[in-house]
Amino acid sequence: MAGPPWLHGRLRNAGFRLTLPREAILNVFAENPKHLSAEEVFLSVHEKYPGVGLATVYRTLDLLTQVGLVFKFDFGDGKSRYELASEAAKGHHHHMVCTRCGRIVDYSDFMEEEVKFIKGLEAELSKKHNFKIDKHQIHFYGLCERCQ
Amino acid sequence: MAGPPWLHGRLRNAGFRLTLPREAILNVFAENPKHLSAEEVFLSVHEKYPGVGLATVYRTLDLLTQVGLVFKFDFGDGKSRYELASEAAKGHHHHMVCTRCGRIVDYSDFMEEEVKFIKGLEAELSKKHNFKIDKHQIHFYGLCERCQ
DNA sequence: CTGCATGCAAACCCTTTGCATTGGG
DNA sequence: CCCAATGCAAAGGGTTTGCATGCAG
Repeated sequence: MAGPPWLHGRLRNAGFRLTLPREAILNVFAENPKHLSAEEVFLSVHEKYPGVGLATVYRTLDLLTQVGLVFKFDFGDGKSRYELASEAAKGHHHHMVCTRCGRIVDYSDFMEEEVKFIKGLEAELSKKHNFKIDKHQIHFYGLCERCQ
Repeated sequence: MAGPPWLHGRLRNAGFRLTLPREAILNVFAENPKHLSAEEVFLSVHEKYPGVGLATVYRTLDLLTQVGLVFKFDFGDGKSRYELASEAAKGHHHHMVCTRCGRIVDYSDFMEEEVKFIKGLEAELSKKHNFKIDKHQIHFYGLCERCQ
């Protein structure tokens, strides 16, 4: 496996080893960069590397989240979702969750105004409540086109 | 138990029975109207009514959520939180979650601008993506005053 | 070589469900 | 009276952990 150099550096710098499961998991995100559940990642990795266990997937997802390579989301359906941080940063977007079928629709419209607004809010809240904010999540819930 | 009349009507109208566990659970929220976990509700109810089981608490919380008497939140720590809808409506607020100690800080500052902004965003997103939005959640994550 | 990382399975935690019993309307 | 609602315990689903083994550095 080639292994993207940015990953190489990022992990090494943080004092972690570059292993096959870790590369495999990152590659899954690179191929399908959208809010994946741990099980989806596991199944995907499993196709090429049946030897990789589910526990390792969880441990790696946690590691990658801590290192900042992926973001972790919780849409309230009982399972966590993960997404490449670089992807999220490149095409910054938020999510709308269908409360009937569970489909997650991304949107990136109005992000400029939204980010501007949220940043301002963050600054004011941080100051007023002495709370060091480092991330936010905005989710909309409702019915998607198909379920209405 | 007295039992608030508004609850009485609300449940009856929806075709549900007014039972002791249901009143007891609503009373817990009335006394402590802040994002409670199912277990916290259970323990609270248990003090006065040891006969009420955890399963009933879950079933009731689900019922109350469906009827619209309480809101359900998920802050990503693995357990759902519930809050009186009337309370939330009266003193509309959002939450900041401490990623170290799990403390949840409410804020109600800037709500007017925030709600206005979000409503506008909802309207545009609904139209553009044909997604019928009926609720949103905005959470900020970071370090609370004590944990910094 | 050294010890971090892994695989496997068991443990965990929160939540849901099956079923006999209770009690509200 | 009848059926919704309950209590209890067992099952379920996602995630974490203990421990012996394996492999990156």
